[in-house]
Amino acid sequence: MINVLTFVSNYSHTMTEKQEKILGAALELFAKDGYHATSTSKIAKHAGVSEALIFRHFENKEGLLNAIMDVGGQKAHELYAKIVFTTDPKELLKKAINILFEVPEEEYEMWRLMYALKWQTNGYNTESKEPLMLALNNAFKKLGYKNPEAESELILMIIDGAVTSFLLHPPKNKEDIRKAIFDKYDL
Amino acid sequence: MINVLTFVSNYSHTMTEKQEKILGAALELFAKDGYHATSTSKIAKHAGVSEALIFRHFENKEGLLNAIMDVGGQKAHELYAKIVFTTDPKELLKKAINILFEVPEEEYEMWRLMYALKWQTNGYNTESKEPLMLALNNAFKKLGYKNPEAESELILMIIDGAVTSFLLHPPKNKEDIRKAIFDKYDL
DNA sequence: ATAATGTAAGTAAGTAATCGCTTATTATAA
DNA sequence: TTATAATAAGCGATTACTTACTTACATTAT
Repeated sequence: MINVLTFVSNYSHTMTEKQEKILGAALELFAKDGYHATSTSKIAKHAGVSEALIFRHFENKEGLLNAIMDVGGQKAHELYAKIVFTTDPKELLKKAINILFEVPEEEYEMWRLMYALKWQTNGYNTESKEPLMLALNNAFKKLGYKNPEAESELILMIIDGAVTSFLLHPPKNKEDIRKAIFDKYDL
Repeated sequence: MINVLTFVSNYSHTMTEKQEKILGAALELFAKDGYHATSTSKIAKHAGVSEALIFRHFENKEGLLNAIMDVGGQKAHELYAKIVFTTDPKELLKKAINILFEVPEEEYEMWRLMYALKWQTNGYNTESKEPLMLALNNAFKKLGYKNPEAESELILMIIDGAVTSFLLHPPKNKEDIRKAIFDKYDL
C-alpha cells in the first residue's frame, strides 16, 4: 500500500491525501483482481473513505481508471524520453533493453495493470511507443540491418514478452537472459 | 460466430447443439469484453437459449470459463506435442517459431481470451509449456549455447511477445519478422 | 479582529438496475 | 414411463452511482 502511494504521489502534487489513498487502493485492487471485478465500494473501504468521495473526485469508475492510466502513460513516456536521443546505435539498443531490467519492484503493480488492460480496452496505446520506434529504426539502419522496421518491431516484441514474463512469474536468472538478448544484437 | 462454433465443435464430440452454442457465445463475448464484463444473461441471449441452461450444463459461470480454457489448453498441448520429439535442434527451433506464424485467424478469439486471462488468474499455466521447455533446453545444449536454460526462456518470451503483438494489432510484415527471428538463431 | 460568506471536501443513506444463480414447471425423446 | 433437455419467473445480493446533508477552511466585509 505504501509503495503504491509513494509511486502515485510522485505524479500528483495537487492531490488531496484522500485522493491519493483512493488512487492507491484502486491501483492495488485493479492490478490484483482486474477492473471489472473490483467494485467502487471495495475501493472505498480499502482506502478508508466514503464511496461517494470517489465519484466526487473522479466522476465515475472509468474516470478513476483513466487517472491511473495517466500516471502509467506519463511514467512510460519519461522512460522512453530518457533514451531516444542517444546517438550511438548500439548504445541505444543497450539502453532500450536495459529499461525492462530496471523496473523497480514497487512499480510492478502499476505495470501489471497497464499490461492487463491492453487486453480489455480496445484502444491499444501504440502512440506512446512511437518515438522509441523511430529511434530504433534509425539505429538498426545505421547498423546495416537488412530490414530495420521489422527489427524495431521485433525488439519491442521481445521487450514486451520479457516484461510480461517478469511481471507474471519473475525468474531468478534475469542476468542470464539479459546476456542472451545482448548476444543476439552483438552488444 | 460460425468460426467459433466449428472451432469448439472439433473438441467437443459429446456436446449438445445448444451446449456448443453456449460455449461459442461465451468465447466470443469473454474475448471481446472480458470475463467479468460479460453476464450470463448476455451469453444466453447471444446463444439463443435460456439463461438457466448455462447453469444446467456448466454448473456456474466459472465452469463455463473452465470449459473454454480446457479447449484452449488441449489445443496448445496438441501444438507442442507435434514438435517436441524433433531430434534435429535447428529443426526444432524452426518449428517452435513457426507455430506462432501459423495460428489460423479463426482461432484468434480463443487465444486472445487465453492471453487476457493470464493476467486475471493467479495460477499461470506454466506446466503446459514444460515439455516444450525441456525440448528447447536440449536443442540449445546440442547447438553449444552457453546458457541453454536462459535461451529457452528467452525464445518462449519472444514467442509470447510476438503472439501478443499479432493478436492485438496484426502487422503486415509478418514474414519480415519471421526472417528477423530466424536470423538471430542462424536458421 | 471577527463575523459573514463561499467553496470545496467529505459522508450516510439511499436509488434503480443488474448480477449469478435457483426453483418450479413443461417439452422432448428413448 | 423415465430421464434428460429446456424454459419462465423470480431470488437475494451487489453493482455503479445519486441525493441531501454536514464539516473544514479560505476569502471578504464590517
